[in-house]
Amino acid sequence: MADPFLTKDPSLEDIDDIDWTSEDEREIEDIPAVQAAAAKIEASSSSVDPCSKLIQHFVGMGFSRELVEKAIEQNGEDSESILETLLTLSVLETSPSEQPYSSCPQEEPCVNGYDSSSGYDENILDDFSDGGSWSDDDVENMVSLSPKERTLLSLTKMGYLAEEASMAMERCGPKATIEELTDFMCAAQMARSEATYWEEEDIKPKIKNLSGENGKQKRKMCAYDMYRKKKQKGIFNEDVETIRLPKPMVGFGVPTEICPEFQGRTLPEQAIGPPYFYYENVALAPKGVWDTISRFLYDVEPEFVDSKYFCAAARKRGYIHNLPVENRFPLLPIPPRTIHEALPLTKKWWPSWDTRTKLNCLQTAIGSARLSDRIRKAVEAYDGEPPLRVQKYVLDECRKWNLVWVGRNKVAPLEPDEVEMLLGFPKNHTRGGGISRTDRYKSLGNSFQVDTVAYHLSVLKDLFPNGMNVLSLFSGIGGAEVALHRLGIRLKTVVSVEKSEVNRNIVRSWWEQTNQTGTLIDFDDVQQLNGDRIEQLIDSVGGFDLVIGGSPCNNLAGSNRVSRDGLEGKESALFYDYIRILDLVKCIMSRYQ
DNA sequence: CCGATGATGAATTGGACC
DNA sequence: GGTCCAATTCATCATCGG
Repeated sequence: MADPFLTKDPSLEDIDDIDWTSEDEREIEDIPAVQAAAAKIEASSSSVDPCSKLIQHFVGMGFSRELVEKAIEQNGEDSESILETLLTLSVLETSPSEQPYSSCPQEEPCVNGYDSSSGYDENILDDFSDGGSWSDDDVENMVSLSPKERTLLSLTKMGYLAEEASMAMERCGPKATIEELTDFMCAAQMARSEATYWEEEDIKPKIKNLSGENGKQKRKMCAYDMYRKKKQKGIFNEDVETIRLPKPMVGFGVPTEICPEFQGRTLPEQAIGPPYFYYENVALAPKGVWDTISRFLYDVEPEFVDSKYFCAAARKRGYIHNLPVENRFPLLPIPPRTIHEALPLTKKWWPSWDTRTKLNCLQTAIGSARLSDRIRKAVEAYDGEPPLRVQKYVLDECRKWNLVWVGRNKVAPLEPDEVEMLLGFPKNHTRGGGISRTDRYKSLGNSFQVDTVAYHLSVLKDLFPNGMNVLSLFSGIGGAEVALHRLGIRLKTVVSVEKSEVNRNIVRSWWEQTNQTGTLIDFDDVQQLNGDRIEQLIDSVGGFDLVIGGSPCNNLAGSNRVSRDGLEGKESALFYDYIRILDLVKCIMSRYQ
């Protein structure tokens, strides 16, 4: 057990001590704080006029107040056209010495002249370390600000958006240096930049001087150009860009349904491996979330699949991956796909007026005993069929809580082992090892549906006949590992990151029970996977073949009444660690070619 | 402290209809 | 277009008993 990776790096101690909770609360207030600070510096005004909010909005994005006012004057209050004008004006007017980055729409600052093959963290920083990017006037004003505000202001002055800078500070912790913060945002930008070359000759001379002096021929298109191109093509006009869910939700095809008219897909050049990657999250996320996820994952189109085509329970999920999609095959045996087949004992008690054949999504909590009892009493009050009103009440509750009929007039929630079976895990996968029943439901509810994921991963079997090295992020109870194992793919090395100790124990004991010939290395925290650590891992195992994971959906899921905050939510923001790590792996792997 | 329990809606989408 | 209705949803939190 002398595994070098299990020893804790002392330099990480500080990170563990951070109080994330209090930081999270503060973050919300920081954005207006920066906006106000920026406004204070750019000009003094009485913020009473109706445009002030609009002005602050754009000032917060890094545009000067003068420019914003000019743009509003020209366009009225239509923020879309204001933005366009601002982008045009800022490109035309910005002098390179003052603002090396130009501000871009949405949260996309541009990095010109950045080449992903030229290493990860050296070249950007040099442009700023001299501190000469802003005037003395501003520095004077900054004295009155808190250290955090000062950092944020510095970053926005560099051309980063307040939102992005704030997120970086959240992710990197309050002790992070400017260098670390720009590093983090650099990773994000790499994910977003596209491998498109200059095509529009007319812009070229105007933006050329923004690109720095290291004269790369191949140059990433900055977001401004993407914006212009899309606008020209007319794709960008409305919110046409928002991703829609397919109907039926079968992605690029499922084994059980006839899925006509699919002619393969072409991946964006940036997305092509190595490594292969596979990302998962809930399909029904708040508006715009999947657009953002897709944009960060090289603009790969999500594959939305409902697991009701694989098992007896629905599970609507989006998957973004760069795997081949031809010649997939399902796990055998094909699992039962109706409630009666999956839970034969319920058939005897199932009333004819309950027309369900599939269960709804298996979640993290189950229905209460009191509810089951209320339903029993409601149904018991009648001989034969209850009136329609009662039927509707009972059915609504049964659907909401996934209750099944287990006796005369008796409904009950699913047992943990039934959930395991429905999700494609071996029976008792989550049982024992000190985990409570409640936590079993929770861990299972947060997991993959194994058959669905395995179907997508099945193409790897022929590609890696000798086995694979897998980096599994947010592993949970090991859905990815179980899927690969059941496909008969040898797991050479699995590096697994999972915060929950009981989950890690579940995967560990599954690993030991399934006669694995490879090595399982697990980590507690994604923060431990920094560039050095990943490089070290890649060195020792010989590179990762697959980076797989589904980041937390807490703040995206519809069941969350309390904190459905979107991708920037406390847990769901860990998505940015997924892309950070994927980018690092991609970067390091490209050097090994 | 741990584990179980029950109360707590909104966001989003799609379809029917006007 | 708009408006209503129906269906669905990898959850969080305070509380209580052991």
